[in-house]
Amino acid sequence: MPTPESSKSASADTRERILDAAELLLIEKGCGGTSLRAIASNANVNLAATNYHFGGKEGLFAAVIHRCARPINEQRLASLDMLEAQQSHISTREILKALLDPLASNNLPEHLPAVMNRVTSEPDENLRAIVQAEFSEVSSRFIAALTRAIPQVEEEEISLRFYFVIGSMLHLVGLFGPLTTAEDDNTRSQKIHALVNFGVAGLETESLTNIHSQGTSESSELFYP
Amino acid sequence: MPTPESSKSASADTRERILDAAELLLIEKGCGGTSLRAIASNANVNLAATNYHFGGKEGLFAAVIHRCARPINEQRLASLDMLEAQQSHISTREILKALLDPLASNNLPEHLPAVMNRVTSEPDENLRAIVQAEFSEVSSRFIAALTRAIPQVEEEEISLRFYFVIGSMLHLVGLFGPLTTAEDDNTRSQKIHALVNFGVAGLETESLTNIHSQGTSESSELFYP
DNA sequence: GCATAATTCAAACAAACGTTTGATTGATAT
DNA sequence: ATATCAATCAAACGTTTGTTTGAATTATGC
Repeated sequence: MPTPESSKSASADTRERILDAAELLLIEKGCGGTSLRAIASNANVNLAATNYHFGGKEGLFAAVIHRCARPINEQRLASLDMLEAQQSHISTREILKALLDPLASNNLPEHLPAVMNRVTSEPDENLRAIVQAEFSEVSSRFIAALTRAIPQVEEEEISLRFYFVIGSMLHLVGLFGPLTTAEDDNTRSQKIHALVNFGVAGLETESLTNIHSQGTSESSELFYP
Repeated sequence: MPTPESSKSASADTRERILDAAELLLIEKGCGGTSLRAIASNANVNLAATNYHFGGKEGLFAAVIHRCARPINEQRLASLDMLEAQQSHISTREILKALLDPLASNNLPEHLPAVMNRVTSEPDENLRAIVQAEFSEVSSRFIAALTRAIPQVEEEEISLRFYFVIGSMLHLVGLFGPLTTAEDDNTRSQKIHALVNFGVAGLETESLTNIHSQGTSESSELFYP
């Protein structure tokens, strides 16, 4: 019985070819609409290789999600770490830029926005859990930072508004194309900038009503992306 | 060859039973994850009835979308009509309430928010086209109204921000449960209210940069909620 | 160079899928 | 009552699905 999780050197790029093909097909066809046969065919790989290297369809898509989400979330957390280390008070705008600007960066996995958009709206329970785990640290860290930055709004309302920003972000990246030209890159940056402005205003507005959801803390399901 | 589109009286409820079952399964499992066999089984209907009444899987889901989206969109447009007939200037808040308050109403198709959330993120091209057609009038009418209400922001930026509001809305209704108790209904209303506040602030904030997307009007793909 | 493990391969598996068929039942109108 | 059309039914169609198998191939360690 081999240990498929550790690949040394030679044909470890089989794994990456599979991941690349699965990523593209996931974007176009969705999770349930993509067959292992189509993935293997596009990757010039035998069908059984997908099960050999990833244990099954679910493990394969989990690997795709992980490969896509980790670098951008590390960048987000690193930016937030730097802000919190350098200044005592951080503005809402600085926090949102740390959260959203990585989406406009071009040294990231290229299809990251599209993958996020697909995968955050998957009906499959297991995949949803994977996505939630991948983004939970970012959610809690940024909500905490926003709560400190906007003390006049109570934390539960901040959580909800953060959720609105995430929804806007996901809907925005849903229309990002394959990003071929540099002009596309400019357009992306402008739209991300517009989203930052929109989110700053929405987050900082005074709360007209208390949420005050009768003590039952259901905030645990507010997160993920 | 019969005319399945018009059902008289007796077993026309077969159509509705199929639609009800398809609606519930669409919410839980998604479009591709739901089989006609599961729908027919849950509806206590013969498998062939799904094809007989709706012509195929795609026609069935199109009917589900249509049945869900039409009443809420009619209510939205009626509210906007009333506002525009009664007052010369309409506030951003009034427009957003006309758009979002119907989501908290309880005399609507119960599973409408969940269906919208599922169906707006479907990979299938044909279904996306159906959704887009179902919501295009609402999008254009409300963007036009918002452009009049917020003259200090140019229309292209208003379109983008409207898109952000729609994204927040879809992400919010994604965590709406089956709505069993009246307390749930209160929570929904509060969250919709919070979204209105958030959206008003975001929409009315001054635009710090011009979008100015080099003349190529790609605003046609900005719509469909 | 040889043994050993890791990887690829063609082939097959049962299960589930959307759709179609042709007979059968139900209702309707003349 | 009888002819006609609408609706339901059981059964089967051919594909496609994810996964497994066992042999063949390649790389690795000594």
